[in-house]
Amino acid sequence: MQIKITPGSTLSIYQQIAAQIRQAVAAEQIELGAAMPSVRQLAKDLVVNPNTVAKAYGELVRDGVLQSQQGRGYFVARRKSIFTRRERLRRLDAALDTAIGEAVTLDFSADELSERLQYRLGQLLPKQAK
Amino acid sequence: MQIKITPGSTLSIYQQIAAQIRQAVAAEQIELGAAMPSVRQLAKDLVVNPNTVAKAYGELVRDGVLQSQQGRGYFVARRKSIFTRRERLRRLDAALDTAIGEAVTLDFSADELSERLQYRLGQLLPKQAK
Amino acid sequence: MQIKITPGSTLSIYQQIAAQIRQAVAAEQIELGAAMPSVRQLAKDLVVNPNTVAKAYGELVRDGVLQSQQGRGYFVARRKSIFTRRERLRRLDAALDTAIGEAVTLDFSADELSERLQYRLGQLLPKQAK
Amino acid sequence: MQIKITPGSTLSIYQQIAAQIRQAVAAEQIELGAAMPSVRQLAKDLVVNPNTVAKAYGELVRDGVLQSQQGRGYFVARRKSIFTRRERLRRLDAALDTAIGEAVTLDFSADELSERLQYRLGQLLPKQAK
DNA sequence: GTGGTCTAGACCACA
DNA sequence: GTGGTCTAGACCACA
Repeated sequence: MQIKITPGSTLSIYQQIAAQIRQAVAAEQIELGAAMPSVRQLAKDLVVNPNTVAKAYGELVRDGVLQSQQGRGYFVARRKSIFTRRERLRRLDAALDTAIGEAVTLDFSADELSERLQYRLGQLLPKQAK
Repeated sequence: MQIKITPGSTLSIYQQIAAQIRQAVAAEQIELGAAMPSVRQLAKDLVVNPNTVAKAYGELVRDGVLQSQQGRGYFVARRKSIFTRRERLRRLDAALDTAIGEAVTLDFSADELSERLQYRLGQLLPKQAK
Repeated sequence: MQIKITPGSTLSIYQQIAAQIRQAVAAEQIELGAAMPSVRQLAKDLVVNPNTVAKAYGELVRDGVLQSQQGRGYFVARRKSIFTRRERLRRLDAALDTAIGEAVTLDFSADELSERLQYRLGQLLPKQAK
Repeated sequence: MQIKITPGSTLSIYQQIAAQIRQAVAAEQIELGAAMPSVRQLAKDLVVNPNTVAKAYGELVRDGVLQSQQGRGYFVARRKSIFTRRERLRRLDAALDTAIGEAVTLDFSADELSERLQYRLGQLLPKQAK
C-alpha cells in the first residue's frame, strides 16, 4: 500500500493517512485481517511524527476499520457497520457535502460532478458490481 | 439574497456564507457588478462575528467571485477560472475519493452512493440553473 | 460539575475525565446543550496538559456525547444512539467485563457484585424509573 | 486446568490468564498448595510469550493467589485478603460507575444493564461455586 | 478568546 | 519489538 502526503491539501496529515487507508481497504488492496505497518515504521516512511500516524490509526479503530492488539500491532478489522443507518447517512452526507462544496468552488456543474463520481467509482472499485 | 446559518452544520460558518454567495452568483440571483452588503452590515444581519464575514468575503475575492474596491466595498466580479482543468479535476477527485472510501467503509453500495449524491444535490443546490 | 483525577487509578487520566463527564451527563448533572468548560480552562483546573483534556473531549465527541463548534467550544450533544444494537451491546459488555474482572480480583462473589450494582444505580440515577 | 486465550478480547492476554487461574482457584478446581505449571511450559502450551505468563503469575503473587518458591516454581497460596473492605468497595464502585455511565450513554435502561450483567456473569463465570 | 494539528520526546504496558 | 499516555510548546483556523 502506497500512502502519499500532499502538504497543501484541505485535509490535515492524519486525515489524509486515514482517508487513503480507508480507500485501500475499500478497494480491497489490503486484505481483511492483514497487519498494518507499525506506527513507528509508517511515521518513518512518511517523515511525520508517530503521534500523527497514531491519531490516524486511532480514528480508523473507532470507526471499526482497524483493530489494535496491545504489543502486537494494528490489523484490518473484519467487523463492519457499527453505526445505525441514520448515523451512516449523516457521515456519508458530510463527505458528499464536502465534495459538493469543492465542486461549487471549482465551478463544476451538478451534472459534471455526477459524471465524475461514476468515473472514479469505475477506477476505484472495478471489481464490484455497479 | 437570503443567507441562512446552520450552527451545527458540517461546514463552518464562513464556509456556509461563502457557499451561499457562490450559489447565488451562479444562479444569477445577484447581478454581475452589483454591490454586496458591507461586512459589518451582513455580520449584524446574521448575528456572527465580523471577522467571520470578512473571512468569507476574502475567500471569494481570492477565488475571483467578488472584487473589493478600497473604501467602497465588495462587488460581484466578472467570472474567471483560475485553475487549469487538470488541477480542478485533481482537487475534485480527492474529495470524491474520500467520499467513496467513506461510503465503502460505511457499507454503502456504489448505487446507494450515487443516489445519495443526487439527493444531497437536490437539497443543497435546489434553485441552481443548469 | 466536579472532576477528580486519581493518580493511581486503572484508568488513564483522559479516560477518567471522559468517564466522569459521561456519568455527569447520565445523572443529568449537566443539561443537554450546555457549554462545557474550555479545553484550556479544564486543563488548568485539573493541572494536566490541554492535549489530555482534548483527547477526552474528542472521545466523547466520537461517541456522540459532546459536540464541538470551531472557535466556540464544546457542548453537551442532544444526539444519542449512533451505534447499532450489536455495537451498543459490545461496548456495554466491555464495561461490564471490566467490572466483573475487578470483582473477581477483589474477591467479591457474583451476588455481591449484583447487589452493589443495584446500590450504585440507586445512588447515581435516583430520578429514573427502575 | 484448561486456559483458553481469546486474541481479540477486551482483556489483554496476561489478564485472561490471570483471571482464569483466579477463577479456577476460587472454584476449587486447583487445590490449595498445588504446583502450577512452569512459566515456560504454560507459555509453550498457550503459544504466548513467556513474559506474558510471567506477568500473569507476578500479578497473582502480588494479590496473594499464588506463591513463588525460588528454584521450585509457583504454588497455589492459602488465601488472604489484602485490602480493607472499604478500599475493595471503592475500587468496585469505580468500575461499576464507569459501566453505569457507559450504559446511559448507550441509551440502556437500569433494568437492561442489570439483566446484561447477569448474562455476562453466566458467560464468564459459568462453573463458579457460590 | 475558542478548538485543531503537529512535533519532539519521555515513559510505561504488553508480547 | 509493539502500542498507549502524557507533557511542553508551537502554530494555525475560526468566531
